Amino acid sequence: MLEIQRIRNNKEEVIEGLKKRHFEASELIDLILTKDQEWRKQKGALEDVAAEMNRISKSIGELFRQGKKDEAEQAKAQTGSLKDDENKLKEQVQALEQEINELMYQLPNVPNELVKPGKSEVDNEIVEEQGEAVQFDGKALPHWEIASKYDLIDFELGVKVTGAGFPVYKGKGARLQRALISFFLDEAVKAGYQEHIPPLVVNEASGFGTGQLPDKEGQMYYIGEDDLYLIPTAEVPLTNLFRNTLIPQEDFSHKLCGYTPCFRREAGSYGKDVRGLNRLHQFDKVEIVRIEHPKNTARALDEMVDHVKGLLEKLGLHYRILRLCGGDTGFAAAMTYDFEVYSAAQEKWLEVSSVSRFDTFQSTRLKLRYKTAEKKNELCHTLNGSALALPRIVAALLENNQSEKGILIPEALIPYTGFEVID
RNA sequence: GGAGAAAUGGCAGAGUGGUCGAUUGCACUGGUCUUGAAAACCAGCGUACCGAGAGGUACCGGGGGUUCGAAUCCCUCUUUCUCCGCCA
Repeated sequence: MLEIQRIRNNKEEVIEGLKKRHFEASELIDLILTKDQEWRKQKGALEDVAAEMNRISKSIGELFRQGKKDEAEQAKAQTGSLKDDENKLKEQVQALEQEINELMYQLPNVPNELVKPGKSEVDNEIVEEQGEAVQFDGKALPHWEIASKYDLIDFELGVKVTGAGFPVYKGKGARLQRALISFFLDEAVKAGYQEHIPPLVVNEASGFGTGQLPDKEGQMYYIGEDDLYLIPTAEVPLTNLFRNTLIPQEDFSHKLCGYTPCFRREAGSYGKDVRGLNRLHQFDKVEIVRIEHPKNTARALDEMVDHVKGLLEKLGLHYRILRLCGGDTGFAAAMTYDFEVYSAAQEKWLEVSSVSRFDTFQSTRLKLRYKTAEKKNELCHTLNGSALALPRIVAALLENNQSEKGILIPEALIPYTGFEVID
């Protein structure tokens, strides 16, 4: 959520910034500011009445103490209409607050100055490309055929047990998953991120804190009986560890990581894109999260990008980095870098990581602040990124590393898999 | 799942209808004293919103109610603790 203060003071900057998303905000913002002005007026009136009520109440107490019962009763009588006014104003103020909030929720984050305008993924900038496409003599098999050939992943069994999008990993396929998780976690810990095992189910307040609610309600699995949500990413529980937190000093940097399964309903997806591991309802991911002083955010984002690059290079994957254009940048993010690996058999790029800075968009909702040297409370910045999401990494590894001898495991992963080849 | 107890400021812990936004202790910050430190003493020390400011309003686990007035009474939810049951 944007800060109302920012909209009051820098209305034009917000409107201009949101244009990069092709989001026309001026009408919405004018409406918000009108309601805000009305709110301030009513709120002031309400507080005046409340102050008057408080004053009378105190005097009644004083009169009773002095034994002046009659005068006290008289004073009581005059509060009646004041109380009506108070209740009426309170209703109006609350209604306005709700209206303003609902309007505020519709405003996405303002893109960073580096973000280029654009409508969709076709406008994303490729900022870097490393490695080159693997060449095959014959035809390369897609990963779902490899998975079945070596009995690594069983999609049909998953359908039987649960439904489409819930694969069952078996044998070396399961071991490869576990190896990747351990590898990613070890690398994150080496880079200074503290490992966490968070809950996989969160409450409504947490979903709201990181911005999944109310914007993307339909994306999450909802457990109605207990009013809880299955996490779509570890970002939600990890960032919410810091909900309602005041960090007592100005000099801080919290770096955390965690492996979790992620659950996404992916309502409306179908077709070729969902084949095999390309899009799942349940998948594994190691996430890195940072809570930073605003002055360190740019550097933190660069460090996270470098970390993900390091992982992909150790796995020997051909990858590229995109800076998303305004229109493709997620609702809550100010800037996002996507990482894509090249899938040799499918002959397309697969997104395997998304690294974003949110600035104060999440911390406003989270009430996550730090204390400045001048004893002021200021909002922290939050960032997060996948490091990495497993399924498409597995897809790329299987497809790119296929050979006559079988699937060759990258050097860096062998200590974790315990085998060098899948055959 | 059943029975009981509890939830107050960074922590501890008072407060059971009327100057209580909240006694006190510890911690913390500044000052005096000291060669320095400790001790002692003095002062300060929650958050949010509105306001140019003076100041005002709200907040004693969350929500609702009673009352002129609620930390205090009532309802409800949540969490924690103790006992019983069940269980990886």
